[in-house]
Amino acid sequence: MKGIPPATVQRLPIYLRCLTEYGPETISSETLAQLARVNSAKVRKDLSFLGSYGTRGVGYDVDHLVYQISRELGLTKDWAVCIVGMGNLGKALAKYGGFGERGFAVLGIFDADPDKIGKKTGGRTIEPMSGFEHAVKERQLSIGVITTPASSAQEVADLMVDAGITSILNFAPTVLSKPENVDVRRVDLSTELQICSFYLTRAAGKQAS
Amino acid sequence: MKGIPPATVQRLPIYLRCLTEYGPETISSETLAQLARVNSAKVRKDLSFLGSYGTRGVGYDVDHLVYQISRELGLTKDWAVCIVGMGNLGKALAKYGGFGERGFAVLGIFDADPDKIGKKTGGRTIEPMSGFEHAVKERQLSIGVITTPASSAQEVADLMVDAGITSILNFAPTVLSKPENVDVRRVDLSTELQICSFYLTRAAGKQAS
DNA sequence: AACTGTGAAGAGTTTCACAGCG
DNA sequence: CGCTGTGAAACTCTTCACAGTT
Repeated sequence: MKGIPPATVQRLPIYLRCLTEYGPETISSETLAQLARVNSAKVRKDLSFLGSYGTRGVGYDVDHLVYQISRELGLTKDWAVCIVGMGNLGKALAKYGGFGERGFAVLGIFDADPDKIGKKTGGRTIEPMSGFEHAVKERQLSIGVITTPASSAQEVADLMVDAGITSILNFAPTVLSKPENVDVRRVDLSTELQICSFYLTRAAGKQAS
Repeated sequence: MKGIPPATVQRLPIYLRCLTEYGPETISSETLAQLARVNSAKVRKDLSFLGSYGTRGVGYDVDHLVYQISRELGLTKDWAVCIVGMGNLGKALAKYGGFGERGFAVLGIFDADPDKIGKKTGGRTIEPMSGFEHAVKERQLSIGVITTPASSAQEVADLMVDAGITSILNFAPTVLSKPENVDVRRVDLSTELQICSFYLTRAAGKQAS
């Protein structure tokens, strides 16, 4: 219908965070740009995809903008999240109480290891994968977080897709196969470190030139 | 000197991973593309930035390509990493033994909380921030990982920059100010979840149309 | 006067399509 | 023949610059 560019979607959560931390009632694109560390034309163009919510000569009404961005991001409703893989990272995420900036509730934590099942983490009990599909349907889990080792990530992703989950956050260091209609976001520590390494090496080279 | 485009740098770690998991001695751009789930022309163009390491009619020698990509990413040397902020996530990362695909060693874990100092996590002792700058210099820590709450992330980033760190991985949900020459990579769970929410909402809308 | 909203230019990225090499 | 390497086209994203509104 509308079609907000992906690059803009990536920035909306940042604007939202800056706005909620900002005191005054109105804000100019220039000020918001400084908070988000981007160019002010970018802010104006990004916001223009949501509609014309600014006032020329004044700026944007902060509350109204917060509402519009939240609405566009689908944050007016709560989302149920499940986490599969209760290793160090999975447990850390499960305990990470205020899951991001609210609106997301962890309503299921799973692991394949029988030794872990029944143990508690972050106030929830670790469940076996056998009950996964049923839990997804019953609790309307819509976002799946994968924190398993790479070797089981694809298998878990397939289970998630079969259970009807269409949005996956993958922390396992592997590229997942998935149907067209499923959105997989990759959060990959080792990739990021390697990129750091690249730019470090590059920077070291610069000194010499 | 050369100038590999950022978009290509982002993909090199993925190619590297696919290649190290691949059996045969040579690989075609088409096969690598399938493993990395990208277009084969993209693979060829990406690899061409490293030099002409393919053989027409045959493909790329896997070992040679692994070496060339590793070299380009600066993975032929080891990097010392420090982690600041020993909350759930920081501890999880500290314990996460095989830090990514080797080449990275956690040689310092820090926290500002006196109660945490001296405790052990993942085989290392949590150190106070007072010794941070000295540790960075002595142990040549070159990559800083921030896993503090958002409220102290900027302060920690400033300390890192002052200590001479030029590469930062920021897990705190905030945008950091930094000098030109410092590379900050953001890994932001709440942002990713909000993007999931956006595409979930969008997908729900599609059913109706 | 101050600021938004946006056409248009510019930069970067992806993809196509094919010449050229092994 | 099969596959790489790459110009060129197509697309996306960023930035500029300014007309238009309050």
